[in-house]
Amino acid sequence: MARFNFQGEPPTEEKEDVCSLTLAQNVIAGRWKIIILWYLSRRTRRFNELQRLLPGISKGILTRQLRELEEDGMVHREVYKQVPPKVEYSLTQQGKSFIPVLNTMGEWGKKYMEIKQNE
Amino acid sequence: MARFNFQGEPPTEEKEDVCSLTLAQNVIAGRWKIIILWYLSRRTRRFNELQRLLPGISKGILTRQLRELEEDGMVHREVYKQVPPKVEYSLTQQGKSFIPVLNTMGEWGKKYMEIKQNE
DNA sequence: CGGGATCCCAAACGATACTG
DNA sequence: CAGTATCGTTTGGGATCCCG
Repeated sequence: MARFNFQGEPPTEEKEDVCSLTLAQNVIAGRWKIIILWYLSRRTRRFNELQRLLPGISKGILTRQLRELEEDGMVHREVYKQVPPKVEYSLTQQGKSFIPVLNTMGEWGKKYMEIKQNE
Repeated sequence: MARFNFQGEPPTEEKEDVCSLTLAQNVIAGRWKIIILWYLSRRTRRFNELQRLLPGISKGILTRQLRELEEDGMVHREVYKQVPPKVEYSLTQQGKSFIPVLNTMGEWGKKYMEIKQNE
């Protein structure tokens, strides 16, 4: 059954899509977040490990991106009370549910790279 | 056959993933780009139409985001030489190949929204 | 109608020094 | 080791005005 929209008013379904995409956009906004999520999708990582994996990132900004991902419920932070300190970062259930997005995005990126190289 | 990596050196495969994800990150970086791509995925849109769909965006910034998407080969800009001017934006083939990412991201966002509401 | 040009501001990023 | 605190810089977004 066709759906009519007077004056091009957007249907509710579209609004929902826009809303959820905006939400996703907010969560992954940040220069390093997608890559951080991807590294954590492979295994748990320590702070220093992440810093080594992310070339050129400073401790301050890495801390902030991780804190924001934590606030958004994507990342779990496990502190081991010992000296020297040890902190491990991993994906929460919600963070893990984001992995399909990373995969789709990665596949797209690969094709995109090939095309760019053949230009 | 197992793969050995001395001192945790990342395998080539991982580097490729990181590289392609970084590429994707660069393309979608920008507050409105994901939403713009999504609106264009549904149909061709005129400039003013996009501005109405994106609440609060100014002409200047909308122009810039569209130009960047154009430079990245995601969006096609069709100018009709007439008065008053008419410009239509649509997805290129490469832009269309990004739709699966938008879909996956949208699905994730919907689940994420439900969870947040039940908290 | 679809911009371009300019200015301004806030946020994001980054470098450095210090700390338990 | 894993931060915090501070500061400086850069980038991006937004507002405004002008134009063909």
